[in-house]
Amino acid sequence: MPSETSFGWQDARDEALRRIRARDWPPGELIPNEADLAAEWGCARATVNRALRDLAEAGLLERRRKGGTRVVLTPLRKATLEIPVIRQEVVARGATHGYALIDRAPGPGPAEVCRRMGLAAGTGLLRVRALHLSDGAPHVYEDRWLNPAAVPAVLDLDLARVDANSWLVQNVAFTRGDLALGAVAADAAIADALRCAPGSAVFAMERITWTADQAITLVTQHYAPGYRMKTSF
Amino acid sequence: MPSETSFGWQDARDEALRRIRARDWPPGELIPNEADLAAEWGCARATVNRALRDLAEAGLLERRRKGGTRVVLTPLRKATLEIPVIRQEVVARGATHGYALIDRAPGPGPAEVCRRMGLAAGTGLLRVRALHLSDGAPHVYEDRWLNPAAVPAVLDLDLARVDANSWLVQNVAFTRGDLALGAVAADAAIADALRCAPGSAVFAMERITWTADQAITLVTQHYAPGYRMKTSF
DNA sequence: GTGCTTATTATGTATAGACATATTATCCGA
DNA sequence: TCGGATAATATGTCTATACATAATAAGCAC
Repeated sequence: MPSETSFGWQDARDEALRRIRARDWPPGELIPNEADLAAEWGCARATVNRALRDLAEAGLLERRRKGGTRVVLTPLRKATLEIPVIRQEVVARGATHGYALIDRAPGPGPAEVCRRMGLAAGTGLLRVRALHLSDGAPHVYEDRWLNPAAVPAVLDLDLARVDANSWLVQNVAFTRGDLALGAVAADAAIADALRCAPGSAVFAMERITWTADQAITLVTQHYAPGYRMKTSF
Repeated sequence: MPSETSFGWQDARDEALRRIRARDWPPGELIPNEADLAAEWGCARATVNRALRDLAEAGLLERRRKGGTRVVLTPLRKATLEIPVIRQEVVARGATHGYALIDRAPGPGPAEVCRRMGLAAGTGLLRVRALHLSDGAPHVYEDRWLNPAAVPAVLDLDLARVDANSWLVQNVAFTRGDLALGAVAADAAIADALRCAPGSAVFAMERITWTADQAITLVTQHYAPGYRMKTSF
């Protein structure tokens, strides 16, 4: 990027950011339009556009055609958290990843599970419970429901050798997902798998992934007590 | 956007996405360069550039100057979660927000807290414990350390009337923050505030916010049992 | 071959100009 | 005054062109 030569879009973004922070452009107020800013900063309107678009994506500005651009009243910050593929996450930490299948059971899904997956009650699903280890210690216990109608191949998968998590990521293209985070008290199954006391506070991440309105899988991953998911914003 | 008339950047993105999903462009492989795609799709290179840049930001493509663009091996999905301002979050749900200050205590911060905030051990901080209510029921218990050196005004704030969360968002421009999510067992203070049994599994969000290398606040928010933080990706 | 310099190449960015589109403001008639 | 048509306007996007930059490949001296 021409840093010395010209006023680039990052310079424009930084300057706009500075004005927002300095209350030079107060919260809730309109800021000058792109053409004026471009003239003031000596750059093209497209440059200003990109800068302001970037700040709008970050949640600091609100832009409307004809309405102009205004500073958002209460900047709702957004953090992006990477949805971990357990194996990768463990290996990336320099630890060794272990995996053990606990249970694999085809059969009709419970009403609640089918409902959440947008399926008729009693649809045939594949339930898989498994444990991920990090350096030999229990790390994540996952309880998963797979939809064979969406991914027939899972029925032939050797889930004792490959974990569903890794396999799905590499073999199924999903379009979107819903995610819920929370804390649960470890029940017997969880406590047993993670080798912690029943009732322990466990961090849980539930996901449903979809490919064009068809649910692929619903999974709840329970992390060993003490785990913290970190990110920045 | 000219939807019928010309091939816009969203069209380009969708087509690229289709090819990725269809394994038309297999994982790990190079894709044609921007100029070729522009020629193929009958649009300008800038249009292709914006489309591919968008997919790269989404984590589906990897781009390098001269190296070209390749499909990422294991698409690490990213979810963006909005960092809630409790009051807003409650009100947005249509519930009434309540707030009660539990404790306000200036004094030297514990060594661990100071260390995490990048301050010398024993620095004077302001500790604030408070409870947020949703429709009268305990919702979030927050335990906060404020750095008066960064925000002197907090010492004169009437924290019995305004909650630090809302006040900070509207009055202090921070540049970045670190965030950690986890589950903890409710200790006496938490259980008492949230009116739940001691030892209950509680969802906890810890944040440190910074403004140019100076820590503003370190806060841990404990959500009432059963709370789930939701988002999509 | 090793290490250096020099091309080559794909992406990154800036620009002016043009048109599209959403929204607001204005005007006018009933 | 109300409602609807119309003008005005700020952002959204596309284009063609140009140059910058990073990273690789090629060439070359030793």
